[in-house]
Amino acid sequence: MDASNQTCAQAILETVPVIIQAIRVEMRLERMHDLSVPQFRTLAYIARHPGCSLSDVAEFIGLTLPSMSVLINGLVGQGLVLRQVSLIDRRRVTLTLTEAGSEVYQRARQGTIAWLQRLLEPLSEEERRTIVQAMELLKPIFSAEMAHQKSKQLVEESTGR
Amino acid sequence: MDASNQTCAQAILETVPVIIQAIRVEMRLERMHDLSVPQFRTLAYIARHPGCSLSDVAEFIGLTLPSMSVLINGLVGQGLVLRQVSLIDRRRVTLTLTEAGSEVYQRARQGTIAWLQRLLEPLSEEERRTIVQAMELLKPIFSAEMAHQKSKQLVEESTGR
DNA sequence: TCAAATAGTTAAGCATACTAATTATTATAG
DNA sequence: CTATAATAATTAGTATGCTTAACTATTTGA
Repeated sequence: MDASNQTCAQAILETVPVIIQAIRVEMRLERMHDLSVPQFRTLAYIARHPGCSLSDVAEFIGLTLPSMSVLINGLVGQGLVLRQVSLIDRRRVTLTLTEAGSEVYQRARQGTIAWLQRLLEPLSEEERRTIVQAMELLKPIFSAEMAHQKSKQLVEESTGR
Repeated sequence: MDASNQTCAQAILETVPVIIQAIRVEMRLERMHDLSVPQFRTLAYIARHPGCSLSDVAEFIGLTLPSMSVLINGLVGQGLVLRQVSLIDRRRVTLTLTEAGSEVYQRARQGTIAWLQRLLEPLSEEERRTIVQAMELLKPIFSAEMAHQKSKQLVEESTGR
């Protein structure tokens, strides 16, 4: 009996797109210091993994290498990210946030979190706990799935699509 | 004391983009009968609100009217949606799914839900319940916020940005 | 040492979503 | 009962984001 499993899938499919759309519009309305959602997520990743390579970020964010290369170009152009050739392996690139990048990221993050906090205010302590628990359950599942999807793509490529 | 409020906001901001990215990639990988996420959501809305107008869908999905008009063009071109001039108000348009549209939507929906169900399989009954509860809490909050964001946009326009 | 693999870039094209301007219809003020 | 304003949708033009394909530079390893 997994009616609950189907219910759960439906709930996610109906809710998550609504949330992400609201986040996107919010970020655009507030201009978010001229960051798009992928740019924001990229800064977040680099902040937590300083010295990471382009492929690392691309895999995490779910973009192709060329897309990520261009995205990073933009951030470097705005002086938010430092792109340096790795000393160990000169094919690689190491990415770090500049001072400005760190500030812009923190401000964007604080702003978005403040907006979310305002939305969540009407909820009870317990309801918020439920949400946190749900997020903690879902995050690893979908992170793992993204990695899985990536390997699937590679297989398709090697077998001539 | 609302430490839990901040934790909740953070959890959402970290998790939701991961989920939506995985959904997007999944839909693209499976080609989903050539539907994008917004196209899918549009079909879903029309399925539930047959005879709705362009503005209705646009507001729900969070797109501008022109964008929605173009999106609908695509769906009409694929023979999935019927666009008819309203008999009551000839400025308006009424949207309904064609037989084909209904089928494609159902197949895409089933496919995505099946994929989600597979991902959620390892969870316990109770964990799933937590997720369903969280989604039910979040959906109305963000739906309402989208409406609010829209009125905000209109105000900005009327006050010359 | 030379071929294969890896990391990243550049280029070209398509899709998506925006703003601004336009058309067609309906509502309303004088 | 016009004439003007408001509404619903479309068209045109632009910007951006992301993709695939082709290419460069470096490293691995047979």
